[in-house]
Amino acid sequence: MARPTMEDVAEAAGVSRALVSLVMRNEPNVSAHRRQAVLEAADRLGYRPNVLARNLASHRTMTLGVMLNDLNNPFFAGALDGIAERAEAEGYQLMLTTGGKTVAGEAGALETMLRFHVDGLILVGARIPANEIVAAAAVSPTVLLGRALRSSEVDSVKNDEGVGSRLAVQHLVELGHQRIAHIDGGRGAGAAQRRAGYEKAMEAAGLAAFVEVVSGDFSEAGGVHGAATLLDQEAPPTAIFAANDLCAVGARSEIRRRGFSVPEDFSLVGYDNSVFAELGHLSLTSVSQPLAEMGHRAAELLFERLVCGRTEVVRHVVTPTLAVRATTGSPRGNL
Amino acid sequence: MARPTMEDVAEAAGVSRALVSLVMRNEPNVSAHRRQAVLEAADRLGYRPNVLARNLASHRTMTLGVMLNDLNNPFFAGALDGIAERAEAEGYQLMLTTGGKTVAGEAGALETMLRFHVDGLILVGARIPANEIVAAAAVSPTVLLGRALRSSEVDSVKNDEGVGSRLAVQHLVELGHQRIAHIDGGRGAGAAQRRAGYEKAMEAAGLAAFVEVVSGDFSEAGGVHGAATLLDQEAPPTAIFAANDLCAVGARSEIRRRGFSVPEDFSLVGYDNSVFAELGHLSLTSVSQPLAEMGHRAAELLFERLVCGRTEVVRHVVTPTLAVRATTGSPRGNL
DNA sequence: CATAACAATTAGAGCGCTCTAACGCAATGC
DNA sequence: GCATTGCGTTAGAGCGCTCTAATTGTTATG
Repeated sequence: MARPTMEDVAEAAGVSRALVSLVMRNEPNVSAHRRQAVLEAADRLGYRPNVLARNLASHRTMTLGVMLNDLNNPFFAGALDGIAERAEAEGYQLMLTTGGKTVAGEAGALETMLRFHVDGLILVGARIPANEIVAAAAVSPTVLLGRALRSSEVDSVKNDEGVGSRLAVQHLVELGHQRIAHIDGGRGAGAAQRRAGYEKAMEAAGLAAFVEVVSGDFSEAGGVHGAATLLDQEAPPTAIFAANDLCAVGARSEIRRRGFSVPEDFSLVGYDNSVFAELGHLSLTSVSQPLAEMGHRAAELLFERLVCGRTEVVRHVVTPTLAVRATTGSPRGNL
Repeated sequence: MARPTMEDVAEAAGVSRALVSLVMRNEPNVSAHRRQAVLEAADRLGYRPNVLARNLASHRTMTLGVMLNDLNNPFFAGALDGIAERAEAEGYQLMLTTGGKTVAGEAGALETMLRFHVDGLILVGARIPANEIVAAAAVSPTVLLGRALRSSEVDSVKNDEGVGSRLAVQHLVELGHQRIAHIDGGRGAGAAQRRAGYEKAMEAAGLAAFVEVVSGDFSEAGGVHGAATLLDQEAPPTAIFAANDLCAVGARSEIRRRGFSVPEDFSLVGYDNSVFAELGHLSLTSVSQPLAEMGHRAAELLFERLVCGRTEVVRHVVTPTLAVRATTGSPRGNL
């Protein structure tokens, strides 16, 4: 288990350690035959550069720290794909940590990454307090994904929740709906803005009188509960805009449990266009965030600071689209 | 951005660097007042230990490398929870990498972790060739999760696919099914064993004549295709056992598309008991692997080698159970 | 032919930490 | 009184690498 070091390779190749270092870093000014000799020796010995030592000496880790607050949420996996692609192109590694859905867990994960002296930080859907984020950003370039800090100097990438909500509402309005209710996402990231966007869009459509919000959260149970509340009413809505896909799935279950069908009796729109929405027989109409692109942009923002030395704050807002599927249709008139 | 070092803390606290080191490592033989002085100085300066330097000097990283081959598959997220819990209890960090669903990506991820000199490796659902796994295991203690290497000396934790398949078949047999077909998982991890288990269970139930396997894979599309093949037959099966949940979801879509219903016309069983299976309105009967426990065990095996110095190989097999939900019922007699 | 210019190579000083060995100093024993 | 013990502390040598500056060898230039 004693791993060969650069010194060993140098000796085996009959050159100095510095020359081996040059070869390993792919520096240009090395003669072809020496380069080959070094590579051969390294291969023969099974040499593997020690990233720790390299980083200690070079003050860079070539690693980005990515914190995901919930691995089970497809939102994060999608964003990660974009980040990974961009990072790989720049030759950076990723170190992933997860907050385990708790704020304390997130703080711990953040601390871990800072101790590893990662070159930059991408916090996806982070729920920790703003001051902790600012503190981290003061030490290491940081980009927030799916959240923004308006009061502080931290880069961010998020989608325009207002537009997303408007797309959902407009789509339903165009289909002829008026009684469009919203099951909100409680304290989830972006939930408040989705709700505000819904209310604004309803007003813009002249439907202020039909605004109706029931409380839920970003889970299936939240959707079940929200739908139950709505269906218990004397004059239930004809369409439901749920805070996210999981919530919509819950709402659909409840609708079906009561013997109604979608979209004949109720139209249903979700948010996130996650893997759930796409599942063939669910086929949920959903607001789609360009996750991969967002991840891409987040990594890009980091590199702008790391490589180009940008210092001014950038708050990037992307525009969601609507993926129309099988859960929306014209209202039946009345129930 | 110039981070304070241990030297700075030592100076600020009026002690030697070695003493600061002792305090940071929570070593016992330090007087209370000095310890406090050091902690205060560290806090005041915003000192954060440099894990890189620590690891270089101590030859340990206190970090486990975990490779997941697909973040989108809930199977992995579940296993990770178990790993994370155990690792945290031992004071170890996790470094996650993802193979991006490709073998080449897995190899790259593995190499990355080895260069970081992680203390141990857990490969979840790895698809890379056995010799590369053996090579990694020779350098760093390694545990395979969801796969086993019978020919080589590598620890592993996996579920008994044979039992899983048998549970599925027996359940269907008890409901009265005879024509039970299997949509297999192609080259996915464990697919071959699930298939073999299915065949064996069918024979054991005296249904050897009804054994029928159509090719699919661990995806929705595979399920759609497999179900289409089965339903096109003159005498279609009355029950379908799919290689995994996603595959089952695809099969269900196809069944529904053709105007049949589940479980009235066809019973359907999945595998993995993933988040898809639980979704209220899907409610898929599925073979359930104790994911968290498996992750737990995997981490445990690593610590046994790391801490206790175990050297003999352990191949741990856990027993799956069947989560019976709404997609299985008695056959209708005939179609 | 001496000299400048350049490419290829290397010596050596760290990077921030851990860890061994040794040190000072009090309490203890004879 | 002097050796013994043990705790609290520290000096100093690395860990495996990068990077600057110096050195060597080679070719073009006046």
